Parts: sequence; C-alpha cells; structure tokens
Amino acid sequence: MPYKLFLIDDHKIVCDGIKAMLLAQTEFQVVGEAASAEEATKYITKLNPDIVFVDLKLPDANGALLIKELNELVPASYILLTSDPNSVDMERAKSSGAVAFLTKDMDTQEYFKALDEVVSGRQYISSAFSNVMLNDVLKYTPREIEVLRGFADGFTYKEIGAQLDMSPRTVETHKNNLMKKMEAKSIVEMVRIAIKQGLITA
Amino acid sequence: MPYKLFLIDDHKIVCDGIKAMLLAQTEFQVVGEAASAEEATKYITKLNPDIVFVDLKLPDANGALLIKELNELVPASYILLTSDPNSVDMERAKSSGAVAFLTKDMDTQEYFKALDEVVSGRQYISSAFSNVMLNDVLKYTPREIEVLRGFADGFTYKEIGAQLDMSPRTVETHKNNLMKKMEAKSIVEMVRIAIKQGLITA
DNA sequence: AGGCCCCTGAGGGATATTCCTGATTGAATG
DNA sequence: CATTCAATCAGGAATATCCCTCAGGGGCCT
Repeated sequence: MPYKLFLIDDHKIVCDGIKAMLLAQTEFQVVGEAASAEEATKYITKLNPDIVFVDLKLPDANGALLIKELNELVPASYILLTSDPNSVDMERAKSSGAVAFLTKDMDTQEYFKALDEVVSGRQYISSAFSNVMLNDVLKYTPREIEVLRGFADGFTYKEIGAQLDMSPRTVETHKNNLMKKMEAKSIVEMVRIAIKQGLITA
Repeated sequence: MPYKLFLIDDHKIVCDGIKAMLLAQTEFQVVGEAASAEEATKYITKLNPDIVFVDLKLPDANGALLIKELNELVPASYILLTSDPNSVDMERAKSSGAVAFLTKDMDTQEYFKALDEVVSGRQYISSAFSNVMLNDVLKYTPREIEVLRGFADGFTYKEIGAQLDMSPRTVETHKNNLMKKMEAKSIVEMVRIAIKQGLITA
C-alpha cells in the first residue's frame, strides 16, 4: 500500500509538479488536491491521507494555522511548503504538528529525501528554512508581537494600551524595545521590517 | 518545429509542473530552465527561445525588469508569471515588452489558451491580473510615490521635504492625498497598502 | 476661455510621538 | 541565591503629526 498524499496549494502548477515528480515511483500516491483551506477541511476526512503538503499562503487562510485544524481532524504527517520561509510561520506550523518544512526551490531529490525522513518518523527542514531560523530567531516576546500588530493596524499608543489592557507608556516601552531590536528608525519602518520577516502580512 | 520555451523560475517544482503539462503535446517544447536572472542572461542567447516564462520574484532580480534586458538580447514572446499580481510590475513588464500576464493559480487549460494567444501574436491577461488592474490603476502621481517611499523608509516630513526639495507642508499635502486615495487611516496603513499593491517592496 | 489636475505652500490648534531618564515585580535560569 | 529578562509604568520637555481650511501657478485638453 503506497502512502496517501494530499496536496493543499492554490497554485495548480505546483500540484502538477509534485504529481509529475511522483509518477516515477509507487511508494507515494497523490489521493487528492485542494486549492483552499475550505476545500481542504471538506475533503480531508474522506481522503484520510498519511502525508499532507500544505502551502503557507492560501487564499483563505494561513497554512501554518490551517495545519492545526486539520491535524485535529486527521492525524497525519503535515509538511509545510512555501517559497518564502519565515520563522514565525515555522514556529506556528511546528506547534501545530508539522514535521517538515520545505521550500519550493528544492530539487526533486530533496523532496524525496524529505518524504523518506517523514515516513521514517523524523523531521526534515530545508536549508532555506534553517537559514531563516538562524538569522531570525524568536527575537521578540509575545507582548512585543501584540504591540507590533497594534501599530501595524494603525492604532495609537492609547488605543493599543486599551486593547491590551496596559498603560500607553508600557506600549511605548515595548515599541522602543522592538525598534532597537529591528534597528528601525520609525514605527513605519518597524512595520515594514516585520512584514519582511513574516511577523505580519501586508 | 515546435516552439522553443525557456523557463525562468527559482521554484523548480513550478518548472516541473509546466514541463509535465507540456508532455502531452508536441507544439511546445521546453529547451531550457534558469533559476535566477544571472543564469537566464547567461543561457538565453544560446537557447534562442521563442517564448520565455519569467517569474516575477527571482532571487537576484525583479522579473518584470529582467524582461527588458532579456528582450534586448533575444526578441521573443515574454510571459510574466506570478502568484501575486500587482499593477506596478505589470506596467513595468508591459513596457519591457511582455505579451502575457499569468498567475500560478490558473489551470492547465488556461495555460494552453495563453500560449495559443501568444503564438498568434495576441496578448493574454489572466483574470487575476485584470482584476488587479481594475481596482488598482495608476492612481498615484510621481511626486506622491516619492513621498510615499520617504515615509516607508522611516523619514519625517522635514527629512522627506529636504530630500525632495519641498516644504514639509507640501509633503503633508501629498501624504494627505495619498491617504485619501488609499483610504488609509495612518501612515503605517498607507505603507502597508502600498506594499500589498506592489508600489514598494517590504 | 474655462475646467481639471498636479505641485506647491501655509495657519493654527489639538493630539501623538520621541527621547532622555528612571523604577518595581515576578518568573526562570544558572 | 544571584542574575537575567519580560513586563509593567512614569515625568517632562522637545518634536512631529494630524486636521481643518485655504490658495496660487502651470500645464493640458476641449
């Protein structure tokens, strides 16, 4: 019995590429595809896959967060796939139960290597992902991230303070710490760097 | 003689997908692949392709701008490919001589339709791209864009005024006009929208 | 000639942010 | 037990930004 693969990616051409790659062997078999989180949730229980590829950027959800939901429906080996790795989503996916982190610039052999590791019960992290993790470790505290999101959404110190139940001065302190870490010279630049690092989306 | 295709995309799985799609026919044949602008420039003259697929996001260049350089080396039908269309890069690619604008969520049939249009000397614009163009026409003036970049880089009214040789009050006016057009309620939100629209990069 | 848009600039008061500095608590770590 | 660090909060003065309005000059098109 081959391992059953389920592909979740809104780029059909990527699904096609993976299927083409798997044509030459019989160990893995694609049993289904989904182009959105909605479709994925709908079909996963019926398909009951062993391995699930999840694209990070889906039209209706964040892939890393989707893994958590899907894992509760069907416990399988979840593999996060993205062209643009970042540490935040990697952490999210990891705590959701993802076992491999792949980037789309990998070649066919590396995909097979990752699949082999996964079916052997091990993790696999592509080099692009591990580089990101090295440069961009979890430098930020939970509270800082919350404050950051407040600024990204255009709120003031006072508003953020009210939302997070803290003094505006504390908001200021968190913001100052963030800006030091990021070497940003304004809130705007801070948000831009955060987008680049995947902390928040544009 | 089949049409010669050259694929420029750093995601190997996408190239594989396109190649797999083309297996079933003989009209188009992939004669080469490149994973970067550097490789593309190196090989394109030898390959002398008829049609070139160019991914927008390459590790060492912007695909839309790369098309201009390649078109001077080898006049061919250039097709811009991206998962995340925006009007700025579309304009760039268009003035570089691109003849089709495709998104990676298209299905196989739409790829073939685009290829047919292109070899018949017509343009092809995928629906995702034309939607972007409708919502996001060139609404901004050159001066507004300059001011916008100043804010994105974290400068103050005064600094931007000095850089662009205008009064800080004029900077303010441009910013106010930008924010009205974008329906942004803060500079941060304005920059975020600009990133989403491809006016600036994160 | 009239209209439209871009670029330019401003007054003035309200509000927000910045930049120094300083501090206490509690939890985790060695 | 000492240290480190996240999280909390603040005074006070200097700047910056926001929000309202207003307005003239120049280019372009009809």
